[in-house]
Amino acid sequence: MQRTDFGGMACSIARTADVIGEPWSPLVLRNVYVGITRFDQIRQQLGISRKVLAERLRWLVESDVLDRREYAANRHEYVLTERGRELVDVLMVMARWGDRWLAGDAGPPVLYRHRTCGGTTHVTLTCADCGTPMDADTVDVLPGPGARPPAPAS
Amino acid sequence: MQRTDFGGMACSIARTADVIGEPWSPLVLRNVYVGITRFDQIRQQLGISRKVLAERLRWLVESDVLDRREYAANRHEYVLTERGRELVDVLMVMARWGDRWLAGDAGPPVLYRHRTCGGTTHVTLTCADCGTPMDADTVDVLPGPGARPPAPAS
DNA sequence: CACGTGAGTTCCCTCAGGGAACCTACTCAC
DNA sequence: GTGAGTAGGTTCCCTGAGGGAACTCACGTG
Repeated sequence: MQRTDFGGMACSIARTADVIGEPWSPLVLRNVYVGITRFDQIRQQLGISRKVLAERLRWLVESDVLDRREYAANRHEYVLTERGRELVDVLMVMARWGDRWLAGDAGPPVLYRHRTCGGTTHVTLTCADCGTPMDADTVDVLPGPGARPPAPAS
Repeated sequence: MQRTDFGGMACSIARTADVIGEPWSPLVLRNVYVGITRFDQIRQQLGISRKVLAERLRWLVESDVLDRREYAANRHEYVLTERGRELVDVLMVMARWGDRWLAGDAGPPVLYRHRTCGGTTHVTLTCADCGTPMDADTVDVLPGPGARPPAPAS
């Protein structure tokens, strides 16, 4: 393969980027999440080429992020797996950043209503332990148990 | 340009992907965040080619995510801007997902200590309004004010 | 049965990524 | 002051991934 393989790096960011780091992948996931689940629907909404879309979908299914279901004879749709639903977290944080820094005067193209409280709001990152905000400024990075590459040069 | 331009889409995820969607960009940011800030340091740690690294850094500086500083005569380092520090949120959520689904038996390669509480923990997404968890299952997506493309087909 | 539609596959072409070599400024040891 | 070393790139070529259009195939339908 030409593209450097990130999957083998001892870095969870690299491994995640290996799954959704391709330029189109987050957008494909976004579409599936909002209910645009069929091949030609996705293709038209994104303006992606058929070839690349087929490759991306194959890869996302292989990565167990999407599931390919036959909803009628030879008609397929893609749905998020559990892994996929959790990847939406990444999308929501990306959306938040884009809203904040790139939306311009027009305002955010999409709003998020939190069903729990009913508010039109956005996500923030908090600590799973103490519940207070957790971001670049309040985190220290330390080596973990999997710090050595799990797959040695075969 | 060959690669489709995401920056003009009326979608904050696409716009964010336009900035950090290139495969290497999240890893470059990660490195800068953890203190690997100089050209050859980054290059060696990632195994990225000089050409591509130079392109990525130029783009990230242009996007106001990194700042290029001369720390000595003709010696440069890259530091995160405010935008860049907020992008670390995206990285932390990516890392969390990778830790959860791709780390395998070796465990997470990196641990995150929350300075506020001292715990080795991870991020969760909560609603900025009500503070309760906010994820794919508790959010509705609605069209926002910037729903029409801000840049019409020139 | 001709036609449309969903879901791709195949083909060609161009451009972006990888790799190595090259270049320029500056520093330091000698 | 000069040769080696280091930082921070640029240039070159080559391959392969993305874009686009054309083709396929199976099904459904008037």
